[in-house]
Amino acid sequence: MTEHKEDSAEKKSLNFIEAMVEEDIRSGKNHGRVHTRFPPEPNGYLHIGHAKAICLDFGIAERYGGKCNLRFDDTNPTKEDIEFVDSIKEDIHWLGFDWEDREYFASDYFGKLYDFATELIKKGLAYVDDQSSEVMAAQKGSPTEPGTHSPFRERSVEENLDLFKRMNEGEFPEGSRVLRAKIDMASPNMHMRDPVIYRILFHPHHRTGDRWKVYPMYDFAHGQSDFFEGVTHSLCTLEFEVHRPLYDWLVEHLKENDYRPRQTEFNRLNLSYTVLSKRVLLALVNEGHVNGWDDPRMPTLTGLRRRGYTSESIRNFNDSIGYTKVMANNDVGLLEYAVREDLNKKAPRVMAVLNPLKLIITNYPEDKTEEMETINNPEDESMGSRTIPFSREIYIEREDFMEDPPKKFFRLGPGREVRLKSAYIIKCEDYKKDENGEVCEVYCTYDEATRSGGPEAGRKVKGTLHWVSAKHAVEAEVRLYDRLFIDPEPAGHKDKSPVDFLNPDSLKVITGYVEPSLKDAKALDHFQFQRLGYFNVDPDTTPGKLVFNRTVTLRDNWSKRK
RNA sequence: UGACCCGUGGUGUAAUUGGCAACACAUCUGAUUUUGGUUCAGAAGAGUCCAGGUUCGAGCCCUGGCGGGUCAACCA
Repeated sequence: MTEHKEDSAEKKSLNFIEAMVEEDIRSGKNHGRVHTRFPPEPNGYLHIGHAKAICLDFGIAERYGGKCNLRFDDTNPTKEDIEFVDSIKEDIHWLGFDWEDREYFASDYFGKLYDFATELIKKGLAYVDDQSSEVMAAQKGSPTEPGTHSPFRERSVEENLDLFKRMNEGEFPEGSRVLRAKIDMASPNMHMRDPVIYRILFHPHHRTGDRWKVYPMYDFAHGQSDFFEGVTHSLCTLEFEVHRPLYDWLVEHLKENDYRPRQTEFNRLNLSYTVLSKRVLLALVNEGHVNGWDDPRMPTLTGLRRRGYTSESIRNFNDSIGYTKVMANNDVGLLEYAVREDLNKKAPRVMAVLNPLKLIITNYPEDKTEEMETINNPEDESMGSRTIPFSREIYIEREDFMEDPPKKFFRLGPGREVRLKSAYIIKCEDYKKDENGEVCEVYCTYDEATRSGGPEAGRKVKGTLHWVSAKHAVEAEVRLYDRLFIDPEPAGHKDKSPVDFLNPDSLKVITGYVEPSLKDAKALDHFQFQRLGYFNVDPDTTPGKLVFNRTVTLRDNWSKRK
């Protein structure tokens, strides 16, 4: 069985990146080395889209006996902060990946990058431009029209060298001058039209302080950093495809032998009912639509973790959606499937009633309490069993009783029988309504012989209900989360903002009753509230107050039918 | 009216040298079940964007269309 599974796993076809890597190994490119990197900018929290890249970068290295570096792409001090460095590292570790001692920063290479820029100037391949960004933009032309040369394009090497040095000495104000690569103002690729490679910035850098006054642009840092680190496969998302000629142009002028990194692009993650743009995520936090970056409704890794998603489920999800060059729209249902599949194996089953209705077993002794044995997880016997207290007064779910039930309703109603999970079969004899006409108490009788494990335990009844003993139950705050957006593509509307599609019911806070064994549950512990869904313990939990988050509901074929 | 990239069930992927279009999710049946969960068995759903061409044979190769995406930040 296991052997068969491994067989089919090995036969799993390769994605285009794996195929390329295998071909590179076969042909001996870069001496058969495989070295990748994950290059986040420390300007925000990682989200599930980053997880897709992390799984690829670290996964490829793992699979082919290579290494994967963590490199912070910190070339823009105005946007970056050390705060994010720590959260990014925590999230990668949580996902289960490790960069060992290979933690780098693009800012480590500022010196080398500066020297390389100087080399380009000496070769006549870079020049200082004194024009404003507006003027340069106008000269750049358009995708269909070639650009025109800057009047500063033919400055002498000496003047360029002098100017660039003085730019870095803080002699010129921000925005007054840039260094540009001299490539081709008529190139059909806009990125090759003398791209800016250095700009002046006086904002202190979170690592290098005020040592530098000029900072390299992304294009002038990324490929070179790959080169300095010996990266062989530089994997990034599709929108960088048009940058590749520039990446290659720079590497060509940097290479010393036949080693060279190669950029390959894959499709970015798009998830239905979700927004992954950093700008929008920031707005959600700043405008108070969510309670911070770790709000369980956020697609950030810290939010998903708090929501109860396991790292395994996120990795499995990434495995299942694959890596291609197609603009894909992934169904968030697949992510929900992944977490259910994982938690089904791992989460202990417990009793919790979220919308309580009191049920009194009229023929059960008033002062009696029985300890009912119940299994912790039917999917995994090694998780053992525990006992839960049973008594005359219990809570059941309000939805599990109907005064006038339809035929297909398997639960409780007048005269109907139902099993209380791990306890007895009971029969509804009567019920009481309050002044508003709402059912407030249900009266049942129980059949002692039907106790779980008892002589008539095998008797079949249609429904099985979960329950908690009223006097033993523990109160808990339960946060019922739902999708943050009601639209499948909240960012896909030209004239509307994603905020217009926020789900007003994405969070409902209620008080429920849970079985007493949950009193000592620890933050982030996962449980299945039987028949309701998967829940985990929120870190807001204090010794006196339990707080649970709903990770995801169980699959539900009953409510779909309605 | 540019360059580059991409078009396979509802969605996401697969089809290795050109050889019966496969898998997962979703959907729908049925069985099992002390969770309307899980598990198991099964069904329906594409003929591969279109039109040509090469070939005994094309999702795959060629040509031409059509559709979608990316690119004109001193962001990454």
